[in-house]
Amino acid sequence: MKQFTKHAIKKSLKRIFLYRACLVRLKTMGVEKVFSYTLANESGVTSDQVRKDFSEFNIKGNKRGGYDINDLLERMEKIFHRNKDHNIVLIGMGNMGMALSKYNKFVQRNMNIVATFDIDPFKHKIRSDLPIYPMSRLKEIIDRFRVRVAIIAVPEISAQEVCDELIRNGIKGVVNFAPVLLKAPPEIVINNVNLCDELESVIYYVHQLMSGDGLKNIELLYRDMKY
Amino acid sequence: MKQFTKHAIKKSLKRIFLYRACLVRLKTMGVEKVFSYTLANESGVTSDQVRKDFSEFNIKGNKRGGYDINDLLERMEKIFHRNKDHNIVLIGMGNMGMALSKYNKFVQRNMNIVATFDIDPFKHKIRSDLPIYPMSRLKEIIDRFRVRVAIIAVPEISAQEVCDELIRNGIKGVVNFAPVLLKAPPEIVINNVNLCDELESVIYYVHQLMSGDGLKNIELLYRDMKY
DNA sequence: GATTTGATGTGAAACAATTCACAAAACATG
DNA sequence: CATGTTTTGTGAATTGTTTCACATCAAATC
Repeated sequence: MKQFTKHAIKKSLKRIFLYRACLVRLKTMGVEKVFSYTLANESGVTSDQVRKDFSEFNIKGNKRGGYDINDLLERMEKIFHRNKDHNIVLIGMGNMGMALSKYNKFVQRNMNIVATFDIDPFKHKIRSDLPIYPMSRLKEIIDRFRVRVAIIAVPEISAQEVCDELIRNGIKGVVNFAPVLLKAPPEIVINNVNLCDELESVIYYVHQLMSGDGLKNIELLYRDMKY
Repeated sequence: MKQFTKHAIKKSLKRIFLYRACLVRLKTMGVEKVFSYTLANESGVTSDQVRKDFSEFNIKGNKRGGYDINDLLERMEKIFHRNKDHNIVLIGMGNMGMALSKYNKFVQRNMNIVATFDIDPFKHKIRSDLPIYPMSRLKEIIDRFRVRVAIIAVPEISAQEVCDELIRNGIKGVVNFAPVLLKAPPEIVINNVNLCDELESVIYYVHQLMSGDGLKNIELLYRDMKY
């Protein structure tokens, strides 16, 4: 059987996120330039890898002089389209939705949750700083704020239904915190974040390491098992 | 420079999570057996891939008969050590920590948050169903409940410090929700979940798809960009 | 300004993951 | 019970990713 899709998220792109996180930290520490091996050390990859990744995204440094952190960050802003503001809607104001609506790092990175939605918009109104709308006003808000990306934090039973509704109203990308795999047309970007799986995979590797018999599979782990 | 580590989380293992999610759903729909291509269709990979993955984990089916869903799920339980109970501690009872402490899916998968910790254990006591302890009682609780895995949901400024403290007290695996890359010895399993990155990567791909110029990199996306 | 040094950038080589292709097994059918 | 059909399981081929190795350049030093 022929696979429907090509190319999931590229590993090199995931590492660009990693590099940026390190660069931001180095910058706050007053560092102004890095060498490929500095960044490599910080992020737990090889210096070759850093240079290859940069080369893929056409990021150039100075021979012998390394890379200027401000240049790098600016370049990465462009890669991630962070020069613009991004309006986001959040569906589901249960425990997780409420926590996400108060997560101030989104704003710091130009991602603004402009509105939240819930089937029962009055339930938590007091505890929320953001407006909570009923689902019936979805289209209106999405159009007004030109929203293209949504966060789903509803119970698993209604996640697919909500997702379909979002797509009908023009949403192109979804981060889904409900523990179900969403189905959507291929032109829609879906990122399922499954908290149980994240925890379970840690338990899996801890067992492997402690029992020792699985070492053929892992040998050594870095500070983030995803890289 | 030689890289410090070999082998991050295996892609095949990540797909096993995916298969299980699909199998659970199929089971609730009354399905009892699957063929490699059934499961492939459900999970958006190829049937070859499914069989290769099963082969890697020594999962056998019946020639012509496909796979029995109950068998498969049982086999996967063993892979993930889900036959046993796992005691977890949660550090940080801010918005995110509070939401995680109320997330009932963990319990359904035999992962029990036995205690939570906060520098200010009285702050939210009323709203929490779980005991909130001061950090000074970390060792006592970890030892009593034989905890090996922790969830970090503290502000980024204290995340590394908390992580070090956890490792000193016997924790072997960490899921970290603070937006920093944690450093830890190689024998410790760390899974950094960065909410901003999850959202940003969706924005990135939505832009790629809409502008069309990046299609050389992605072509088509499935329902989850991670696979 | 010639020479040494230390870094980048990138083809080539090695390694890993995926897809292909088909033998082997199990069931159905006549 | 022989034959045809369907599906698994897995080596072989292909494709993708990482590592190696070194030419190239820019600065530092003599």
